[in-house]
Amino acid sequence: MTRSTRQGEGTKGTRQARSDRSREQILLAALDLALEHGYQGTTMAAVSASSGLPIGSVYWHFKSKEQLFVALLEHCHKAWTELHSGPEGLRRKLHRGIAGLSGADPEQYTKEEALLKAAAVWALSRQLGGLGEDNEVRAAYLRMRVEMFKVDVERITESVPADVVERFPDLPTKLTVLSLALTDGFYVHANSDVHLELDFAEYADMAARALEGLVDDYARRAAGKGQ
Amino acid sequence: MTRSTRQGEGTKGTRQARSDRSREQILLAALDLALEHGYQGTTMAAVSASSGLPIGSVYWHFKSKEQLFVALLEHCHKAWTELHSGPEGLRRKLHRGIAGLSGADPEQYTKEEALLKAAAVWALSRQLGGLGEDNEVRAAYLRMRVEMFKVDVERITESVPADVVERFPDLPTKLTVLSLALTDGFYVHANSDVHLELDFAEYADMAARALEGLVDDYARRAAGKGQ
DNA sequence: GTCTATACTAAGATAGAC
DNA sequence: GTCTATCTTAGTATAGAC
Repeated sequence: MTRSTRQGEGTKGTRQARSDRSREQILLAALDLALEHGYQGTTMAAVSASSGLPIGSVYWHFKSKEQLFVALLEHCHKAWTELHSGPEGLRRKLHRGIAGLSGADPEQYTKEEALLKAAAVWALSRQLGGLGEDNEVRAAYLRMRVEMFKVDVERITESVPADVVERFPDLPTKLTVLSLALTDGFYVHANSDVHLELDFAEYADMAARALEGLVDDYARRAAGKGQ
Repeated sequence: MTRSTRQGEGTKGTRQARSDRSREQILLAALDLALEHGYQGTTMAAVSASSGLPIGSVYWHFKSKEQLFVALLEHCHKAWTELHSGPEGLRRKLHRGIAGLSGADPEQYTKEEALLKAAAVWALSRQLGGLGEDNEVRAAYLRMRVEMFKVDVERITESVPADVVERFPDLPTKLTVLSLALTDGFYVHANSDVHLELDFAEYADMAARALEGLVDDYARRAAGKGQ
C-alpha cells in the first residue's frame, strides 16, 4: 500500500491495486483449499489453478509455501481479532465454537475462524508431517494461539461472578482450557463425518450447561466457608 | 542382524517365526514413528531404517504404505479391545482419556491407544492430505471408530442410574460424544506443546465433575415430574 | 508484475540377485 | 524371505521471456 493515487480506473485500478488484488485472490484460494485439504494437501499448483494466476505469480507474491501460509494465518488472526472484540459469554462462546465451526450454524461460521481451528490440528507437534518442528507456519500459529488464549481468558473472566473469581483466581483459565478442548474435540468430530450426524446446537447447549454447572459449584464453595 | 547360522533354535525359531518377528518389528517401528510424525510424516524409508530391515522386506510384508497402516490400526484396535473389556465408569474413562493420553499418567498410557487417538485426527476428512477420501487407512479407521463408539456407549450406560437411562434413553450416547470430544480436545492440547504445561489430572477431574453434574441434572428431572 | 518451461528433490514403489 | 539398486511421480521452487 505505498502509492494510492487512484485515478479514474473503474475496475482495474493502478498497477499496485491490481497486484494487491492478485495477492488477495491467492490468499482466498489458499484459504478454501487449506480448509478442504489441509496444509500438506494444499499444493502450490492447486493454489495457482484455483486463484487463476500462474504459479510464477504465486511465488512472486509469496516466496515459499510456508510464507504463504504464514500470511494466511495472519489474515485469519486479524479477522478473528475483529470478530472477538465485543463481549461474549461462556454459553455463546461454546455455541460459536461447536455449532459455528461445525457449520451447523452458518450464522456463526467464518472460514477464517475455521482455518485457525484447523491450524490447531496441523500444529500437533511432530504430528502429521504437516507442520514440523522448525516450520515457520507452526511458529506463527503458536504465537497467535497464545495471544488468542489470553483474549479468551479475559472475556471468560467477565462472565464469571466477581466474587467467585476472587476466591478462585485461576478458574477462568481452567474454564477457557475446557471450552477450548470441547471446541477442538467437536471440530474433530464435525470434520470426520463419522457415524450419525450430530446435532451440534444441542451439544453446544449441553456443554454450556456442564460448564455452567461447574461454575455454580465453585460459586457455592465461594459462598460457603470455602473448601 | 545377519542371518548367519541356525544353531540353537532357542531364540531364532523356524523360518516362519523369523518372518513373524520381522513383521512385528516393522509394525512396532511404524507405531513409534507414526506417534511421532503422523501418517504423512512417516516415510517407508524411516520405517525400514527404524525396524532394522531393508525397504524391500518392508514391502514384502506389506504391499503398500496404506496396507502397513491398516495393519497397524488393526493391531492397535485389538489392543484397545482387550484393554476395554472390563467395566469403566465415566470418571475413569475421562481420566484415562485425558491424563492417560497426554502421558501425564503413564500408568494409563499405551502407545496403541494413543495411536488410535492420533488416527482420529488424521481422519479429519479431506484434511491434512493425510488420509484422503478414498484412502483405505481412513476407511479402516472409521469402521473401528464406529465399533469403539458402540463399546463406549454400552460401558457408559452402565455408569448411569437405570431410571435415568429409562427416562432419557439417548443420554449415554450424548455423554459418550461429550467425553470423546473432551478427550480428543485434550489430545490436541497435549500434543501441541503450547503455553504452560497443563495439569491434565486436574482437568480430567474437572471434566468428570462437569459431566457428572450433567447426569445429576437429568437425574433430578427424572425424579421430578419430568421436563 | 505476469507467465511458461523446467530443474530439483523427496518419497512410494518395484526388479531381480541372493 | 531378505536385501540393493533403481524407476516413477508429485510437488516445491527457479529462470528468464514478455
